Amino acid sequence: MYYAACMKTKTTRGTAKEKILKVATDLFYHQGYNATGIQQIINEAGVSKGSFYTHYKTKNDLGVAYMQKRHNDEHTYLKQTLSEIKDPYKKYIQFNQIMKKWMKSSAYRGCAFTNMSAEVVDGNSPIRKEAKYHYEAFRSVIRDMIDDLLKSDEKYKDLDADYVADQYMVISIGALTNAEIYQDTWAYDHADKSIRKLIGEEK
Amino acid sequence: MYYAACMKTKTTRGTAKEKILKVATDLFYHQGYNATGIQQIINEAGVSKGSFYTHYKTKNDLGVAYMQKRHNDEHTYLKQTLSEIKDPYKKYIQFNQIMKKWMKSSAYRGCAFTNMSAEVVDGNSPIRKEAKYHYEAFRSVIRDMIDDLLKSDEKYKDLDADYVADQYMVISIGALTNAEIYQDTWAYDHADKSIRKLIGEEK
DNA sequence: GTCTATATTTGGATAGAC
DNA sequence: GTCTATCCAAATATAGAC
Repeated sequence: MYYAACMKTKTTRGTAKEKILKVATDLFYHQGYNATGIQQIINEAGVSKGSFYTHYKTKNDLGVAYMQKRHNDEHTYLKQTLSEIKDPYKKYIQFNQIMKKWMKSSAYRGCAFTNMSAEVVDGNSPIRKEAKYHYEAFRSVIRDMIDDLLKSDEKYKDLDADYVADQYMVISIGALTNAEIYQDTWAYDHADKSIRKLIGEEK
Repeated sequence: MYYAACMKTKTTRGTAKEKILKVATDLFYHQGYNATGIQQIINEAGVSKGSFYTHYKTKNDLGVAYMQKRHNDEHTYLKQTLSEIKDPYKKYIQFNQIMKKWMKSSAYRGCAFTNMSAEVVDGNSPIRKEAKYHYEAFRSVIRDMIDDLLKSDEKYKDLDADYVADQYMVISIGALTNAEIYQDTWAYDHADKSIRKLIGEEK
């Protein structure tokens, strides 16, 4: 059993289906998908095996639901947090710091969708399609943020929003992956310098 | 069974231990660590279970050996390929293209060490330590390459080799991770622009 | 919908003959 | 060192009572 620290509290509120998904989301992320069995999920959710299979036809179905829940939770959190920063330039710089904080608070377990993709090799499977969908949404959040920045000042007129956005995304994912490997945030601090270079600063 | 396409040829040469490691290296990478059982490994290697456990005390030991073999193979390939490019600037630009080609030829399965880290959550485990070791070696290859570049021309005199190297690494890992998710190389093409910005080009 | 009990396969690992 | 046979726990999933 890998995941001792978070086993203390069994979920008690919500319907059986909700409890299962909540527990599974936690376990799949922190312990891995293949390393987490149905037995452990129902134990911690406090439901029976029969009840589990009433709500989820297969473990794979639960895996898809997990991806969707992670996407909704992360996307909502990110949009909400960003919306609190009004100044486009501040937002551009702060985005990387938000990701850094979030990674730290997630115990450096990295990206749920990348981790899942490492375990589910079929790129056309429903799970992998959810992962791609999440990445597209993430990309879109960055793109919107950069659109606002480039419109905010004449000095950015020669920059291409699509290019800058995709480069920002590559850097952000790179920092995230490095953080998971090193269990450290140094990559985010280097990313700070890189994203400034993207818009012509720190030559 | 996820991995039908590569099951055609059973390994026949080498000692039992070598055959096991060769097959396992292939399966762990393309199919995943937890998704690959001992049974499949010994079937494809053409050895018995008893023989397997003579050479590897546990599956985890084989996982560590897998990490070490992947590291040696990748490191050797990268050093060799880079050594064929004499001009420091060409090398700096080509490095990213080498990674792109390699990722394409690996069917976009991404980084063996990141994938493994997604499955083995204990950051202090022997497997994770091998992953970190590999990343440090990769970082060092990039650092050497950039050292040569910065020494090659006066115009780079204001750049800090460590900073540029780490930023290059973040971008390279980011492109790799994106390639795995998207099963596509677009991120490498955007990385090309970013790494030029790191050394003051493409302002 | 939820439960207990069970089916079935596969997992990693060992014992002992040759 | 290599093999066959076996052990035991855990995996996913189902049947049927309440």
